[in-house]
Amino acid sequence: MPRRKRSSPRKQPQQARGKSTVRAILDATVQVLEREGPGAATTTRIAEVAGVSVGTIYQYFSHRDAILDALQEREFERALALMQNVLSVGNLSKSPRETITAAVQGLRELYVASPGLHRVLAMEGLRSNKADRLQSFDLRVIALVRHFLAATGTPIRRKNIDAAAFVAFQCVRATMLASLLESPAGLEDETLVDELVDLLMRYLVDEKRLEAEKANGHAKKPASRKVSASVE
Amino acid sequence: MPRRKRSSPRKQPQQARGKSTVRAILDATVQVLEREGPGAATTTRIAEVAGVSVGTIYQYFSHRDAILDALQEREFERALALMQNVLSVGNLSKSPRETITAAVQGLRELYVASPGLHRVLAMEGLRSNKADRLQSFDLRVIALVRHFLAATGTPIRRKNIDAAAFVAFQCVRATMLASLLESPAGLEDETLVDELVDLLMRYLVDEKRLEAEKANGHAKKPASRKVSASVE
Amino acid sequence: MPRRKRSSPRKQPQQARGKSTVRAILDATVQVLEREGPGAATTTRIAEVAGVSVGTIYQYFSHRDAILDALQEREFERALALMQNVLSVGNLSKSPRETITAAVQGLRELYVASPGLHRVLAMEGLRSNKADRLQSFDLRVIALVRHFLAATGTPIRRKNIDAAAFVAFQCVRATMLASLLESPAGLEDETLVDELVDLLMRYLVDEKRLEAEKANGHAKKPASRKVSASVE
Amino acid sequence: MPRRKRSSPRKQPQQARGKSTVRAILDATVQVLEREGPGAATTTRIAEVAGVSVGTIYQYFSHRDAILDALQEREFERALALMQNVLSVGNLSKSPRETITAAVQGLRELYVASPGLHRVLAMEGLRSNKADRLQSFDLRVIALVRHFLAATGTPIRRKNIDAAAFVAFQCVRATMLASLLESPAGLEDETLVDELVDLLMRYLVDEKRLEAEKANGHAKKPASRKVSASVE
DNA sequence: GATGAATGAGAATTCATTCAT
DNA sequence: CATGAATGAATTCTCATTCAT
Repeated sequence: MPRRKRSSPRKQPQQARGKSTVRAILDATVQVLEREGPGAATTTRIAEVAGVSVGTIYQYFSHRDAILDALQEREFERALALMQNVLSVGNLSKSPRETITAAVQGLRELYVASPGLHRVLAMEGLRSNKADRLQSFDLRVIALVRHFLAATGTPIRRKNIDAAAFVAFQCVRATMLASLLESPAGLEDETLVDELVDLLMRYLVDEKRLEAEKANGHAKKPASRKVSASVE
Repeated sequence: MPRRKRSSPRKQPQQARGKSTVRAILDATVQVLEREGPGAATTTRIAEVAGVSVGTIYQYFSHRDAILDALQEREFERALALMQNVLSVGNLSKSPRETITAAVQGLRELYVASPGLHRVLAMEGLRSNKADRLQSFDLRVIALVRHFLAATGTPIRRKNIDAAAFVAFQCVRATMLASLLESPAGLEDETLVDELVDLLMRYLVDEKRLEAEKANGHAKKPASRKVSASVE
Repeated sequence: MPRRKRSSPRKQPQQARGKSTVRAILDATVQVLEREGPGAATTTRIAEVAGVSVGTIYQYFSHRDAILDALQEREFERALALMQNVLSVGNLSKSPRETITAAVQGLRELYVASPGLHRVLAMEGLRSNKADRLQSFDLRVIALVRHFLAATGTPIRRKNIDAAAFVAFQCVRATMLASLLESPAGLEDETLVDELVDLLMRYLVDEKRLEAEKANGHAKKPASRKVSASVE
Repeated sequence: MPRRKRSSPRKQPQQARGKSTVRAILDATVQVLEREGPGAATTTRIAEVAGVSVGTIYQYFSHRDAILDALQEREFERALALMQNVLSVGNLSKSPRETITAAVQGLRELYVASPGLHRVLAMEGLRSNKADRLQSFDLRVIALVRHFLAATGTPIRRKNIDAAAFVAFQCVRATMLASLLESPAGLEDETLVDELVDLLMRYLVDEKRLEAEKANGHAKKPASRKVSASVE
C-alpha cells in the first residue's frame, strides 16, 4: 500500500547505532541522487546502498519524504553554519564585497558538492509547499544578517529587509542550481560568482554611502538604528 | 498485451476538430494543475476534464510529458510575445526603468494567471535537463534584447551579456515563482515588482552613464558598438 | 507516476519462501496456459492463480516474458534430462530404433503433459528470435548425441551432423506440436510416434551398414573415427 | 472498443476498385510484416502503407485477423499452384527425387519471398486453432499427391497416407521457417533443400521397389491398387 | 464508399509501505 | 531491532473498432 501518508513520528535514534544508521541512510540517498539520478532514489535502492533493509528505513523515517526533509534540514544547517562563519566577529572588518563574496563562494561549494541533491530538494520544495520549514531557515539567516549589519554598520539600500532577503536568496539559489544543472557555455564558475556578487552588492548595499563612511573613518554610529536600511 | 514501446510521432491535427481537441487537452491540463495540484495531473484525469478519452490524448501526444512540453512551448511563446511587445519600436523612447517595469509586470501576469502550471514547468525543468528547449527560448529573448539595446543605446553595465541574461532570467523566474507559491508575508505584488525592477536596473544598466547621456541629449552614438556593454 | 523503465535484474530468491513463490508463479502460468489459453496469461491472472500479488511476480521476473523464458528453460532442462537418460550408459546395448523410440516417446510425454505451454513457447520462439537460448540447448543435445553415437558406433548416414540435428529437431517438434494442437483424425498417438521414429531412422541411420555390422558381431571399431557419419 | 469479434462477413469486393484496394491492403500488410516486424502490423500502420484509411480496411475485412486469414489463403493458393505445377502431367516422367526436389525448391522460394509473413502466419496458426482452413488445404494437396502417385506409380512406403502427408508437411514447413528465421550457421540454402529432399525420399518412397521397377521397365501396373503404398 | 478522430477496456509495470519471521 | 518478501493501488500507454461527416 504505497504512499499512504501517516504522521506517526518515528523514533528519534537514541543510541549510537541508530545515529549511524540514520547517517548511512542519508548519505546513501545523496549518493544515489548524485550518481543515479532522482528516478533511482527508491526506498529499496537507498536501503541497498546504505547497507540496510527497507524495513530499517521505516524504523527511522515515517515515510520516504521524511528522508528528503532530513536532508534539507541538514543542508540548511550547513548553510547556516557557513553564514555564521562568514558573518562571525572575526570578519567584522572585512568589506561588504568581501563578505558577500565569501558567502556566495561558500554557498557555491555547498551546491557543487551535491548538485543532484539540491536539484531534488528544489523539486521537493516546489512539489510540497512546506513553507514553515523554509520559513524558519529564512528567519534564522535574516536574524544573522541583521545582526551582522548592525554590528558593521554596512549601509543597506533596501527598505524592506525581509523582501530583500527573500529576493536575494531566490536569486542566488536559482542561479546556482540552474548553472550547475545546465552548465551553460560561457558561464564558468568564477564568472557566476562574480556576477552574483555584483548583483547582490548593487541590489543590497548603498555603495555611495559606504564610500562616504569609509572616507569618514566610520564616523557614523551604525548601531544607532536597529537596522540601517534605507533607499537613498 | 501491449508492451512494446514505439515512439511514433503523433499526428498533427489535420481537421478543425483535432485542433480544438488539442486545445481542450492543454487547457484541461492547466486546469487540473491549478485546481488539483501536480499530483492529480494523470492522463486519466486530464482526459476526464478535457472531456475526451485517454486514447485521444495519445493521438496528439506521444507520451504524458509531451503535454507539459507543449504547455511550456505555449508559455514560451506567450513570454516571447510579451517581450516583443514591450521591446517594440513604439517603446524606444521609454526609459529603461519603464521598459523593465513593463517586462517584469507582464511576466508577473503570466505567472499569476497560472501559478500551478509554472510550478510544474519548473519541476519538469529540474527533472529532465531539456537544455535545448530552454536554450532556443533564451536565444530568442536575448536576440530581442540585444536588438533593443542597440536601438535605444541603453548603456549596459555587464560585459558578458549571455551570462547576464541567464542570471537575470533565473532571478526573475525564481523570485516570481517562489513568491507566488509561498506568498510570504510582507511581499505584496507591487513590492515584488519594485524589488525585481530595481534589482535588474542596478544589475544591468549603467545608470551613471545613462544620466550623463540623457543630459547630453543622447550625443553618444549607441549603435557605434555592436553592443554597448561595459562595466564602468 | 511510474514511467521510467529500468531493467533491474531481479532478485534470486534467497529464502525458502522465495523459491516456492517462483515455482508457484511458473506453475500458475502453465495452468493458465493449459486451461484458459494464451490470451488469458496476463500478469494479473497469473498472480491470481499463483495466489500472490502482481508485485510479487516482478520481484522475481523483470518482465512478463521472463516468466516464459524461465518456463522454456525448465522445459529445456527436462528434455535434456530425458535425453541424458535415454542415451545413458545403461542403454548402449539397445538398438538405434529402440533408443530413438524411447527419445521420441519421452518427448511426446513432455508435450502431452502441457501442450498449451509448448504452444506458447513455440509462439514466443517465433516472435522473438532468441537464437542464443535455443542455441545453447541445441549444442548440449548435439554433444550428447555425438557422444552416444561415438560410443555405440551407430552408423550415421548424414554428413553434416549439425544440419541433421537441426532438421531432426524441427521435424519432431513441429509434428508433435501440430498433432497435439490439431489432433488430426487418423493420427493417433502411437501412429505419430511410429511415423516419427521411422522418419528419423531412415533419415539418420545407415541401416544397411547397421545390419552388416550386427551380422559381423560388431567387428568394426566404432570409436576409431570421432563420428561415424557417412552417406552410403 | 477493441478486439470485439463479430462475424458479419464483409462485402466481397465486386468492383475493380474494391479488388485493387484489397490487394493494396494485403500487400501493405506483407510489406509491414517484412520490413517492420510483426509488432508494427497494426491496422493503422497497414492502412497508412496501403494508402487508405483504417475505415476502408473495415470495409473489406470484418476484423484485423481476417487480413491474415486472407493472406494465408493467398499463400495456400500459391503453394497449391506450385504443387499443381510440379505434379502436372508434363512431369510424369521425372524421377521421384526430381519431383520432390522441385516441390521443396519451390516451397523454399515461397518462404524466402516473405519470411516475415510466414512467421506471422505460423504464429497465428498456433494462436488460433483454425483447423478447418488448414484442413482444406491439406486435403487438396493430398488429393493432388495421390493422383500424381497413382499416375506415376511411384512406390510409396507409407501405409497411412494422411499421417505421412501431415508429418511431411510439418517437417518441411517447420524446417524452412526455422532456418529462415534463425539462419543457423552451416545450414546454407542448398544444404537445407538437400537435407529435406533426402528426408522426404527416405521417409516416403520405397526406393528398393523403385529401382526394381525401373530395371523392370515399369512392368508393374501402378494403377492396379488405388494407392501403391506399403511398408516393405 | 471513404475518412480518421475518438473510444476505452485492458495490459504491463512501479514502488512506498507493511509485517511475519 | 532488523529483515526482505509480499502487497496492490495507481499509472501510463496501446490498438482494434466504430461512426459522424
